[in-house]
Amino acid sequence: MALDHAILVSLLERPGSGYELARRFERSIGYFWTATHQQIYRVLRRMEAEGLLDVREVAQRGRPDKKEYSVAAPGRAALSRWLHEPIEPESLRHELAVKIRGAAFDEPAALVGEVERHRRVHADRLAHYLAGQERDFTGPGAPPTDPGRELQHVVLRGGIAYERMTLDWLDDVLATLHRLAAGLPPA
Amino acid sequence: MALDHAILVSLLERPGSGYELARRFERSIGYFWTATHQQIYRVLRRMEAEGLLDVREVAQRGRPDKKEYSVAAPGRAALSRWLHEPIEPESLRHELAVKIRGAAFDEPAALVGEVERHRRVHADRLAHYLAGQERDFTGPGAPPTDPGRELQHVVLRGGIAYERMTLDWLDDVLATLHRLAAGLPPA
DNA sequence: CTTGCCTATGCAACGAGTTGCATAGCACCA
DNA sequence: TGGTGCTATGCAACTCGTTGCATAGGCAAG
Repeated sequence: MALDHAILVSLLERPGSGYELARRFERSIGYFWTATHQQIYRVLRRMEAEGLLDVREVAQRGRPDKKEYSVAAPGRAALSRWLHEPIEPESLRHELAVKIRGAAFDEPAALVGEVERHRRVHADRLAHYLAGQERDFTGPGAPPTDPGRELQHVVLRGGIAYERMTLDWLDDVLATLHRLAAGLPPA
Repeated sequence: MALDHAILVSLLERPGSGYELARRFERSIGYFWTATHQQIYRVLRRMEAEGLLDVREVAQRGRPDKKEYSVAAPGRAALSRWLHEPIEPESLRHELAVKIRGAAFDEPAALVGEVERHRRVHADRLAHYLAGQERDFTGPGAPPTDPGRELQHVVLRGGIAYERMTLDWLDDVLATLHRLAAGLPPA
């Protein structure tokens, strides 16, 4: 049910439509929680039926009308309750790691291109996060801090640390693959 | 379908029963891919029906019989095919990060205990990984390396790097929460 | 002027993953 | 001898998440 709570947090930070939420899940929130628009629309309707959200039809010029959702009092209470419950420490789902172990039963060198591709994606994400940090937190035009923004920033710092760690690890993986291809002993 | 491939890799590394696989998914393989015994049994039956796996009934003394699965030729071919296909770079599902951003709408200090609990879990995982590394790879009793073990080791190094990064980040989170509780300005 | 893209929402079907429960023999401890 | 726990497998029901498709108006480029 964590999608419910991610939506509550996002709507508390700023009310919006399903479509807008879907785009947020491709950026900021999506850095640590993903969802497709299908899931979002379905959950929004359910949460509205449960009284956790309010809806407001908003007519727009030049584009289709939208339904703007915001958090109702029971939704805020539900979030608060969840914040006081313990959650399971996350477990990874790292498909590339499965591939790397699987490469032992195939040609390890064939993975080099794939690992390099992943490395580029992570380098892009890191650049994107760093730009966001500069824009929203550390740059000259950034607004003054408040508790909410402090917490957003520490989460972003986590994303940055994750991407840096991943880049270092992928370099380690590439070095290992090249060593194996050359038939050399471990470093 | 990544569970299929994780199972193929694990069974190639060593044949075993559903029960044994379930325990591996609580340790080594489970460091980067999780699965419950339910899922494993179901997938094993399906893969056997598809001809990807062979089964052998093994009678045991003092314990129930088991079905030992091993990878059949078509299974190996399927793994090889998958290794040559690109996969999506992973996206995170980090519930704790949702909580941290949500704390802005509640009492941030109330999260301290939860974050400390997660920190302990990650410290335990790191100690566990380091012990495994010492036992299987870097210690005096470790067997000589071969390509398969080299690849297992680089994946384990990734797990170690992940846990270290996470510990550092959780320290950052705790410092941030304490700063907010004290009403102090950002560092 | 038409092809393609963006905003905006939704249905239907499927596949992946979780939770609760059930069974059953053996071992170990009090 | 009775409770607890481990090995070993499985069913049923459910929720979560993905994929493919559909609609519909407006906008911009060619």
